[in-house]
Amino acid sequence: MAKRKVVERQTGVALWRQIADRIRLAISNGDYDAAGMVPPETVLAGEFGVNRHTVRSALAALAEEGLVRAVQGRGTMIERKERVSYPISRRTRFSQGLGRQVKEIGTRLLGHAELRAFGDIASALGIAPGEPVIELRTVSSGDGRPLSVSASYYPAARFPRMAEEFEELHSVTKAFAAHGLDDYVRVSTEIVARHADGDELSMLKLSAGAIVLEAQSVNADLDGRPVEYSRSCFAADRMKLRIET
Amino acid sequence: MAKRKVVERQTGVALWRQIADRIRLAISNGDYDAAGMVPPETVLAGEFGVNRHTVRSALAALAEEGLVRAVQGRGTMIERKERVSYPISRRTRFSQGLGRQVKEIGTRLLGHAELRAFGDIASALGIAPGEPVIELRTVSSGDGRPLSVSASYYPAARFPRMAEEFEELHSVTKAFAAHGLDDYVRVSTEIVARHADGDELSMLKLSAGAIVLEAQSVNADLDGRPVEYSRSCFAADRMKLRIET
DNA sequence: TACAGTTGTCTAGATCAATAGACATTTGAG
DNA sequence: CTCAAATGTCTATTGATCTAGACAACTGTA
Repeated sequence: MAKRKVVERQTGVALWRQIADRIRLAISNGDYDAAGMVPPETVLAGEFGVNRHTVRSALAALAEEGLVRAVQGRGTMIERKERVSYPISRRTRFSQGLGRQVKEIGTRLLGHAELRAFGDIASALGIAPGEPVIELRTVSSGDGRPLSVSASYYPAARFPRMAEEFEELHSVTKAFAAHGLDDYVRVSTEIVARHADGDELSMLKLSAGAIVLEAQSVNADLDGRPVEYSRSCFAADRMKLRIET
Repeated sequence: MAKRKVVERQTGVALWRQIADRIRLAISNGDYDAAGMVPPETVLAGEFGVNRHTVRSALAALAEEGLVRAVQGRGTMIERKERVSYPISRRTRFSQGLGRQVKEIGTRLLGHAELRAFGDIASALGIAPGEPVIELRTVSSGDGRPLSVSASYYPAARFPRMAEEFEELHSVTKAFAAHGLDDYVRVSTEIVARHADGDELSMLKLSAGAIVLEAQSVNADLDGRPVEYSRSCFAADRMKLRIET
């Protein structure tokens, strides 16, 4: 393993943060599974070509995230390594897909509003600009860790009670059913990756420089009429997306 | 627009880099389309609550990327804003999908090797650990800008001349055809986002702290036997992935 | 031409990030 | 118990980042 791992200087990203990101990745790749612990600080410092204190800053950040735990005299143990896999298919349903990967799933409604659709929202839902839509803002978590924040939009003409039904039923699928829509399918998904903004950092409990996977998706009824447009931001270091075709 | 935009201090990511990322995102969202230019430095400094010099560092980084160009006396103009959209469907073919979005597509073979499959590679291809596979390493670019780097694996027993055929034909689809395989479909794709490592930074010509979208995919013949396993890393600030179901 | 608005440059000081070295403390193995 | 190996803590120094202020240079408009 004596291979020299590259970190770059004077790029606006502190060395300790670059190293923390690399170690986090190595953990989730299973590179350290044999021992169940991270290599000693002096070894890591040698591999990355930095001072031991710099490695310590990186490990302190990972300990803060709850990913590792350092024990004096023994070493730094890995506490948690998995990424939750989120499936995307024609029949994507949030809670079903996570299934056995997390014991307890929570979706919390942050707020809702009725507003007029323009731009992206109107064109994705196939309605005229200015038509009313219902907006739901939610945050979802698995076993207590926040996984995603979403903003979803529904044509108000067809689903007038979306916010109230969701608040009561805690499920988009059931809220649709309450409006007489029994089935729907996903017609498109666009995925980008970017740095999290301030709101996302705090809602997903991320540290600055963290990455989100943003999925913009459209669901439609079986006649092809769009019923939902949503933008979901997943904490990239906790999730992967699985495309099923 | 007087809204205060949050940047966080003491997180290991320099303020100028956080601000550069936010401005890049705003440009690609079209927030500044009306004027075709970025707001004045003093305005940005006010919005982000930092010194004007800090904003200047951010703009200098974006100018380095070729995204903006500052003109003394006038302002800072936007030079480029689009993200290339890469479609993922059952029939994903690299060059077809990019189609009209880029004028000129180049795929360059970085190298090839024959090695024994273990772990991910063996299980994805459904072959016994230790069986030989052909590895192709490629970098693809659109209109001169690198878009992705890939490592692809093919069972050597079935596709022994993969490297040579690809080198000659410059196309995976044609190289398959040369082995008697006329059609194949994508059976699964997994997507993660993470910070680029040193090799990716240099091959994709990114600046440190940049993000890659990594797609791990399996293609199979029409009988369902896997024929290709590949890991592609896309420069996240130049690409989005479009899932078609 | 005059002027407001913008980017470019310079200096100085404060704070953060990284290096270097020394030594303490804890753990597990022999 | 003894020792090697690991993490924890402290001090000091250097370079990068950020702030602050002042002023120069350029552009488009009145």
